[in-house]
Amino acid sequence: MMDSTPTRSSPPTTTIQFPLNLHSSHDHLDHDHSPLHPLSSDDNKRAVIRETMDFFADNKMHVDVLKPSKDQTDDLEDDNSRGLELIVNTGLNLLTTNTSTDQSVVEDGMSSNMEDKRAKSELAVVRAELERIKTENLRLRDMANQVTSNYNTLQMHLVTLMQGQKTSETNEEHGQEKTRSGNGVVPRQIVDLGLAAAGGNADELSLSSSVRRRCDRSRSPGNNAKNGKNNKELMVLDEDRKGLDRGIDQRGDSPDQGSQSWGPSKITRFNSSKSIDQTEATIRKARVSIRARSEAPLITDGCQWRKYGQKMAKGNPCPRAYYRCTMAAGCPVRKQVQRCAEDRTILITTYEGNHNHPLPPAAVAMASTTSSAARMLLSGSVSSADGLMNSNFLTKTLLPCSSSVATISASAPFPTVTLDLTQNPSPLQVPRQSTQFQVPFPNFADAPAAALLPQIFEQALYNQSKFSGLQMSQDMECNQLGQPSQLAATQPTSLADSVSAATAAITADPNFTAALATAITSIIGGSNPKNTSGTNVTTISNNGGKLTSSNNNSNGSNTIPNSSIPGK
DNA sequence: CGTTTTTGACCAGCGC
DNA sequence: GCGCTGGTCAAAAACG
Repeated sequence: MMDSTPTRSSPPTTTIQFPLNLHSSHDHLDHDHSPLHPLSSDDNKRAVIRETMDFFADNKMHVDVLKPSKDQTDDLEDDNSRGLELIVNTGLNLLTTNTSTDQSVVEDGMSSNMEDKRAKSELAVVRAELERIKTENLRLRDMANQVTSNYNTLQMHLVTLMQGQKTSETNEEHGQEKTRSGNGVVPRQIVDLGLAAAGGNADELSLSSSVRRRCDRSRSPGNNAKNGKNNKELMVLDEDRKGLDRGIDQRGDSPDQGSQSWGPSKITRFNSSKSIDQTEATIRKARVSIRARSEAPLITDGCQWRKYGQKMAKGNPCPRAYYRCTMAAGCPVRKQVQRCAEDRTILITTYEGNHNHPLPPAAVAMASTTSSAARMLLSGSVSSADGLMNSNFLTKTLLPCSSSVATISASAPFPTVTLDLTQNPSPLQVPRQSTQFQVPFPNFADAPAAALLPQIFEQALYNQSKFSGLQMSQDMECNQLGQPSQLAATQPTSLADSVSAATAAITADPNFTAALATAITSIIGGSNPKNTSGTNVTTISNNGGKLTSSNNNSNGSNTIPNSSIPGK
């Protein structure tokens, strides 16, 4: 637990990239006294307090040092800044004053009393003023937060737009999931936009989940016969969702494909608008699994989560906890948290769905990561027969430089990207993969996940673009953006820069998704005849990486009492 | 007192 | 059809 405290050797990039969202990124920790945590809840609390204290310290630095210099236009503020100095030195000054006057007390107690009272009242005034400044500072911070959030959202939208556009074009080329911008057929990027962050379908999702659940339950069982599970997912309009999930099956080129992975294969009767939701549902169903070495009960992703269930999963003595996002009513995002059976210091967090509400920067980062990962994964699966994705190829394409890190599973029931962040890159790894990036993965507990993942994944995205043959020479690019471990180790801002550069590269290169999709399609079309079995987790580790399937558990399904949860 | 967590029960999908 | 499993619900308990 101590690992999660920022006081330890957290990567400098954390602070640099997300300087404003630290509060929000830790808010939820207060609720995270999960039994999954290998340590006691007391330990959790202690650590939480420690983190908070650190942030307060940070705040103080801003308030006491920065603020006065910012508000020099106001005379009052100037007084305040002096007052701040007074505050800082108050103890000493008063002591000094008192000490000096203490000598006079002997001579005249009354006058020193008056002086003391005057000083105290002055102090009170200064303190009040300081409070006011702090409040104002907080307000300004919130504003800055908001601006940053909006910026990130827009950036995401831009990237998403580029990807979605090109993916749509590619899909048209291959005659699959044709989308037209006219005719009421909305291009996929629009769907993606809605998914990305800003709540494009927020109105649909504004229903509280409980209300929706009641609706689901009140529906006749017959209607739910094949879709009950999907109805439970509380995504969008339930009727559309039924179509979605069935429609997904239609897209498969071969009828037998996906019948197990995605549910029963039936003839679709859905119009084009439903095919939009279909894509949306596919993206929502896609999962991004993150393996992180952390003793914290949850990785810090900037969102607030509410635990709604816990179960024992087969093959793992550690329980699996189910969380849903509580930052907005009806937010469909869920996550599962489970410790690795083999190594209980490894926390496996699986995200599913996209937020339907604005997010704080840290959460935007995570959401961006997961949704990008999901979209990337699905850009392959959607444009191909379901479950027919050549995982190995895609993985190498997607994350060529993090071969010990990434796993892509097109397995049933949900396609899953697994990012393995548990293996610290040893310096030896870099030369061994001279033409690849080695994404730096410091101990995950050392930094908020939200600060790391976007870097990881965006870098992976950049790799993808690079390896799609759409960028410059690999080696040249690697030299430009690569050496991340070095960057992370020695240059706090360089990694952030590289991330920005990666983002810029993606943004600037609208062709990479198309090329990727084309490549995937060609690969898929040419080989890999069957891949519909339950699990198809492709491990591409070249250093004995341990990789996971998102659905590898089957054990007693009973929930277990808190006390029986094995610790670390 | 409102919110969150716990936990037994329930449901659906799937394999046999 | 039955049992297993994953996922979710919701009442009760715990928490702040």
